[in-house]
Amino acid sequence: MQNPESPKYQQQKRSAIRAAAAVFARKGFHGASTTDIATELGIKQGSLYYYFKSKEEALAEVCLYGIRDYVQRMEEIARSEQPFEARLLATVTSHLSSYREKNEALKVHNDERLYLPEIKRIKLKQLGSQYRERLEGIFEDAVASGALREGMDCHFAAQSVIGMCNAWGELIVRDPELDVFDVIRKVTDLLLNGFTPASAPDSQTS
Amino acid sequence: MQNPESPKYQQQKRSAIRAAAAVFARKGFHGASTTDIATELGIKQGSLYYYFKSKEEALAEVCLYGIRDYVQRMEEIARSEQPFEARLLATVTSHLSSYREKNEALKVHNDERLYLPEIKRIKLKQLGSQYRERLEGIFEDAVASGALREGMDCHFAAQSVIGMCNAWGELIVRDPELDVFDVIRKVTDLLLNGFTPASAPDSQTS
DNA sequence: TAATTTTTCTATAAGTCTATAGACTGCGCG
DNA sequence: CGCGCAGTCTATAGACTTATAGAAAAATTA
Repeated sequence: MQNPESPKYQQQKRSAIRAAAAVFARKGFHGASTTDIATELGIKQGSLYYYFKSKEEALAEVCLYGIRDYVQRMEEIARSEQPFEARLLATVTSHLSSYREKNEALKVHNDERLYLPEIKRIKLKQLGSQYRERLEGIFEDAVASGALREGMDCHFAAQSVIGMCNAWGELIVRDPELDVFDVIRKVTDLLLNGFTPASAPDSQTS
Repeated sequence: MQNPESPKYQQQKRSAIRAAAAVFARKGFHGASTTDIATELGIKQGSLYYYFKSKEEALAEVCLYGIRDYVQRMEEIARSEQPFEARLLATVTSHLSSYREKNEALKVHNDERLYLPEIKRIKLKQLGSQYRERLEGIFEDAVASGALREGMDCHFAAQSVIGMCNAWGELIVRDPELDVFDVIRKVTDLLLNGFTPASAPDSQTS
């Protein structure tokens, strides 16, 4: 009867992943005990091993859960035929929404994935690289189409977008009051135009 | 004989803080054992308690060590009478140089300070706020002097600078090959002008 | 209801970790 | 020379952790 590994199981497993994500986000991988996770889920410590072979495996699953959709969405953005500004906005929106929307798992991926042994990190590395490469591609397209200046460092640009989004993502996770859409708008504007008033007719420094 | 708490002690204590910083940076606070730190320092586990009352205190000292000078330098930048661009460049330079220059302690401060109990975090909070406020002040000055557009969100701006610098800081710590000054230049340029080719005849920063 | 399977529980082995206590070593100094 | 102290060592108590085994409970099926 475990052919489709019962939907009930799948559902509870999902809850287990979310519980683990919440606890890892709060206490870090090493700071969290399996008792913490089990309690969060409402079961006893030993029972957790019905869902995870080990604590480490739980971390691996949380990380994967945290970036899967997120990479998926980037794939779609990269495929879409939109002008550069729209794609950048979509990227920032997708990235920051992930933090509010569904889970603390993305934070866990960012902060704790390095504690996984190399072998369990391969898949995550692939996904992360895929994300970065697609984003770099967006910048390269923009250079090709003349939307961005020739000779710009697309690798640097992509890393900067990711870094900025993750920085704000952490703040979003930590402060539930923050207006995510306001942040999205401002971050995108900053990345596009910088602090200095690009359009203003009289730009006098000091 | 321990009136000035011997220079020998001070020196070794400093080494202990650096050793702890290195280990915490690599394994995280909870993932690092006192044995790890002692070994890094070249002594035995129990001996570490000659320098730290507890592992937690070690973390507190590492964090403090990590941001003290850094806040100090921001203080100087804020006091200096320079145009906005120069102050921003100085800020980014100071921030990113800290990561390469002397220590992994700044990374530890960023990533692990939340594991300190509230009471041991007060001083750090103060320093962090001081840093952010000075940086905000720089933006406010720039708005007042007309260098930046009226009505800009200075709090957002300061957080963004900090977030961007910390994101690149992590990369700098992780990859010793990175050319820090190149990163400094590009980050500053991005913050000032954004990705889009500013308004006017543009100098080429390759 | 009885049989079977899934899920959770209890108990515990085996190990790790922090922090402390007390002994040892080497150096400076009277 | 030998006292005292700074700094390090060894050994260990006590707490906490992960993971496993087997019993118990709950759900499902016949």
